Amino acid sequence: MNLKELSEHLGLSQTTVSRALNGFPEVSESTRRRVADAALSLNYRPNARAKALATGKAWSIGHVIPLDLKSELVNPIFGEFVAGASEIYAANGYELLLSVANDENEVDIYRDLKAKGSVDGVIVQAPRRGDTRIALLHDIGMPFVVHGRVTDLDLEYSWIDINNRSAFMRATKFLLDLGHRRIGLINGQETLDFAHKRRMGFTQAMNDAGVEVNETLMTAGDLTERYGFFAASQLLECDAPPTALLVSSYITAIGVRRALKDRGLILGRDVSVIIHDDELSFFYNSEDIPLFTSTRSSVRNAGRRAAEILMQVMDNPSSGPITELMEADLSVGTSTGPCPA
Amino acid sequence: MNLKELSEHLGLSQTTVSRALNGFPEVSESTRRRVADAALSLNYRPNARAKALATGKAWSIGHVIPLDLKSELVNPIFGEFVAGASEIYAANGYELLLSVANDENEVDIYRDLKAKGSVDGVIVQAPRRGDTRIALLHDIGMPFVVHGRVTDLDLEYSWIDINNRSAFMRATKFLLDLGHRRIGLINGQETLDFAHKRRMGFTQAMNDAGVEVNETLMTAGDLTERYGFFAASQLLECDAPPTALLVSSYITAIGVRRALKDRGLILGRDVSVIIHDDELSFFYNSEDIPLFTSTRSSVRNAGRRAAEILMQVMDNPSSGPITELMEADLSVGTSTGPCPA
DNA sequence: AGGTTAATTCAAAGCGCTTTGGAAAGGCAA
DNA sequence: TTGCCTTTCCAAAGCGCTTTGAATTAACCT
Repeated sequence: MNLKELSEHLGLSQTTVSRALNGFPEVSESTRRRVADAALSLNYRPNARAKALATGKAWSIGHVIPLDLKSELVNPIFGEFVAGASEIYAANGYELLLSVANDENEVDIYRDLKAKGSVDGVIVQAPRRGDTRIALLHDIGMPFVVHGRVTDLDLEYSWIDINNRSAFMRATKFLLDLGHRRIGLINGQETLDFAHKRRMGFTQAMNDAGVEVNETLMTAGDLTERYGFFAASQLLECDAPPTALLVSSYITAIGVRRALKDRGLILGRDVSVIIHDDELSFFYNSEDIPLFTSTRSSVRNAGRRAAEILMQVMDNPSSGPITELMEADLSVGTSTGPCPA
Repeated sequence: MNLKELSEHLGLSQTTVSRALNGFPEVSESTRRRVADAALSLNYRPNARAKALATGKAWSIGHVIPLDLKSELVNPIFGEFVAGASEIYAANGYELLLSVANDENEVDIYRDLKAKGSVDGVIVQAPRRGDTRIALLHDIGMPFVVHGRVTDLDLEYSWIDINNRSAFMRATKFLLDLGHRRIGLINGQETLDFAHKRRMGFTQAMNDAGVEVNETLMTAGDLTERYGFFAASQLLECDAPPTALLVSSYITAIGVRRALKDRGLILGRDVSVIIHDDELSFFYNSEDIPLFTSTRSSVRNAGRRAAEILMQVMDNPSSGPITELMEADLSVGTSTGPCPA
């Protein structure tokens, strides 16, 4: 069923039917209803490609998710983020186009999306320090919103981010207040901006408290269970092992917990752990007393907000960038306790 | 840059340029090269919407991922599956359209995709027992491949699946051979076909061995850490607690491990655990001696194969359904041991 | 009734591509 | 030279929609 057939069926012109369905004022209420009824009963929906061609809008949004070629890692938070964003897209009549990019073909993917007219805007995931994608998207004139930020970039752009710096500062302070002095950091890859900012927060809190930062206690790697295990094992084996750990994700923390258990160390007594909790739906950490003490912020909610911001940016390209910085709550669970004497 | 501009630039007709780029034989090799060079240097790529409209093909594939409204759960394996599938799509010039569906709007989403002409085919995720989607897609004439199967359906359709039944049979036998008799099952929701089949495999192995199956030792729930903890806790508290557990996913098993630790039970000594391992990239379980004994099968690879099959089905709609049953390997790790006396 | 305005409706062009049905040009045999 | 293939290229139609500009009808005043 296409527009032509529908209009013939109704004895109206394609123009009128199109206008009736798209809510234009110059069609009488009675015909509008007649058209709407017919469209519904005949299960008519305008062909998305034809509509896109005619309007010059693709009515879809691109998400480019980074795939680390070396570690073959797909960031698990991306599913949650997408779930949030797609809610908003669906409500606004947009579709979601997904591309998986690695470092090698990344630039091409954005260029392709633009040249092929596949999307009206994109979400930039996992920005790195000095990320070149922002400049690229600027150049090719593609509306975008960054999930995260890029430090030291003098371009203006729209983003949504959590305050990674203050979150980890606060978490570190919390540990310091509990008497911990040898605090380890198990971070994400510090080429990624969020990890960089968390490290800044960590060191700042340490400096503020006049506690020396031990470089060897700061580690960074993929957000995997395996890396958590590996990093924690290393840290716990050193001469003066940390009494507390700041861990960048729930998943990594699972590996940390395994490393503790292997050494017979008790979480929250022998070693305190604070994680950053993205509130992944399959890792519920919100019991009355949560398992992990955490800085928390729902990544699904971030997806929703990012999508909303992108809609605004596209509707109103001239109104300048929109930014949103969300503070992460500190939620106290059972994984932290006073520094053992 | 569009086709018209490019052809004017070259002093050729749009026809010739289009044919040159699409590899038609009736254009000389020299012009073809001239056209290709120009297209490359001018960064021309055909507008996807226009192409789709002209060819009647959307050049994109839909993935509809199920969102459980009650538990707000997005299955984490879906990211891995998508990563695999998108490799194949990219290689074949297809784009990937993602929709998130809940029980309420699921049917509409498939109908929409069809009526709007947004996709040429879809992947059906997480089939349930008696799933109505297969019949629906049949009716509306949408090519599809199911990731998993639907038992007791007399329609023919293309699918790719792992042999859940034999995998869990084998795992159960392995535990039986180790002397375990009270074996618990911590399964996924048994409305989902894969979980149903795993249960069948489990009970069959028990029956084959003449061991009575205790209904109270078979549990099912969401594939979350929390559920794993909850279910394992319950099982371990009962009068005759199981000495071994079959767990449907790595994530659930993390909760199980937590429940064991809370009771001071040692994994692989006091309680044996076999998991099904989807080889999620962030849960590496392939050390020399893996942590968990598991039935394993890469879900990313399943994504690749599903996409390949879909390509074939679309290229050759008349050639009947394509199916692929993959056996899961049993990989022995440290989480299993002989039944304690 | 005539004139003006507002409310409806429509025919046709155009979005950027593919593809059909020719046409022009080149090559070769008679 | 003529006639007949091949090879190489092209003009124009069409995919299903939106949108412009205009026509028709109805409604309302003098």
